[in-house]
Amino acid sequence: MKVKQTEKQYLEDYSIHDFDIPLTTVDTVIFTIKEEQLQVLLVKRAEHPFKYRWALPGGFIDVKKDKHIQDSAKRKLFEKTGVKTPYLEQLETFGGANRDPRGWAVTIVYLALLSWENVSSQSDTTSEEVTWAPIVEAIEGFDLAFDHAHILQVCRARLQSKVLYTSLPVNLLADEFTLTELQGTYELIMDRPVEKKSFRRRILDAGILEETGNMKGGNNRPAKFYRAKPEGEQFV
Amino acid sequence: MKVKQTEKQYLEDYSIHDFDIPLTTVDTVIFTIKEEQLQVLLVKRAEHPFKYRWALPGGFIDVKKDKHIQDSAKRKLFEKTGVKTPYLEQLETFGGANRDPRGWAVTIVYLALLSWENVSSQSDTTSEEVTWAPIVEAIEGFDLAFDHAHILQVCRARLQSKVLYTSLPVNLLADEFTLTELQGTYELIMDRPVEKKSFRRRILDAGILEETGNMKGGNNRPAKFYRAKPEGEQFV
DNA sequence: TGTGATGGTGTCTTTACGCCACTAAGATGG
DNA sequence: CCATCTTAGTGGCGTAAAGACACCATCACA
Repeated sequence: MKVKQTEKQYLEDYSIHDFDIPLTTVDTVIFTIKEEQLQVLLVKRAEHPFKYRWALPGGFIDVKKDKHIQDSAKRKLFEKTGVKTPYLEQLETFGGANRDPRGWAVTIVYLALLSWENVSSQSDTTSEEVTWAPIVEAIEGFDLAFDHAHILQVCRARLQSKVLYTSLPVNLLADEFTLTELQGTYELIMDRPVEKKSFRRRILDAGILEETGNMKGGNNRPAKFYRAKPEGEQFV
Repeated sequence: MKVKQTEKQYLEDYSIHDFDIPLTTVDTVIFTIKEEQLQVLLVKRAEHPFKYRWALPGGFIDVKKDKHIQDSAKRKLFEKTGVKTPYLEQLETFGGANRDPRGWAVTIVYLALLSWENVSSQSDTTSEEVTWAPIVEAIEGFDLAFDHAHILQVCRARLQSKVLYTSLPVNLLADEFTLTELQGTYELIMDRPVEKKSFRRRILDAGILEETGNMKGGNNRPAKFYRAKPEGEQFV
């Protein structure tokens, strides 16, 4: 499999492994906020099919190493970003006869949110094979492999529908953040402005944040730093 | 595989087919309203593993017949209920090393809602192998195969969290229904009373229903019949 | 000390929903 | 013909949450 071959040759060889059961893989959509944009991690495929095309990071389930599906997602995510404990939820499972030239394929897609601080410290992004791309650009401008552009669209819609009723975006920020910064991430996800007063009321009344006691300095009025309350204290 | 064998023998034979890739199946949670209860369809397993135990209807993806994952769910559903066009949405995918004695197994679970009228006409429920059970009973009293009791719990929670903001329960009723009947299905799903006026305001303001012009007769004041507006007209 | 910029609040309006009493329309039985 | 029972459906008030938007607070810096 490592020898140089054309895509045609590759697919012919592959049929040897066709046991009339679907290929099952796990892909992960990894979001972060970088340069004030909502960005998603893409990897350049080294092998057929879709060789040299950009795609979501993912791979086969390792039945030896992985105890649960999530472990497969976490494994890939750690390889690419160095992050061990991201926010991770299952998005949806896509499958069909025509989404992979190798044959009937299923992919279980996870959605991860992590802060750029955690990534940049030990990441792999210097490699040629990995890049971050703003979500819209990834969908429209990268001609992604498989049905990954479609998956990103579904993922974006899911984020937008969930975000207003949860504290989910705190996972995109550093441990300490100001309310203005948090509002900014909501606006990046929703792709529209959010009313300041309503936002602050809702977030603070929800009791999911606590003040750290620190202030963010700058060239104008300092802002309070907040952090997410630990699970379990959120209803105190 | 059809010869009589113990579970131990069966599992030993099965390892022949172990190619270090997960087993991938599709299961479907099929709900209907029967005898004024929210009930779910169960089938008695004819083969190992979990022979003779009740389980969710499901099976392997047929890479010849099925073009998309949903087709597998629809196929099983048609076999068991005779219904061809149910409300069908993906619930979640469960997978891990320990949920199936045959080895690493993944199941993509779908959630279907259908009206008892459509089922009873051409169903298979006379067979010994199929039964309907009230949701709570199915979870607590049937000692279901695999992790199916857990799946049902997740399914129930999903229904309850989605139901208030959607017109989803109309799929459990006949084509024509009264607001009181619809309120009843909400109450069955939520397992608590729903306030009449608020309910009617919310449903009617949402613009998802239209009057059929017919009335339901009886021994007291007749009630207007409604039906779900066709998709696309819902925002007119 | 004033100005620009950002953080943060006061308060009025709008909207949605819980609540609960009320009216409406049929059958039934004297 | 009328009282009564039962279910369908409405009126209207109080409250909670969210939008709108003007306003105040606090910093650096000139």
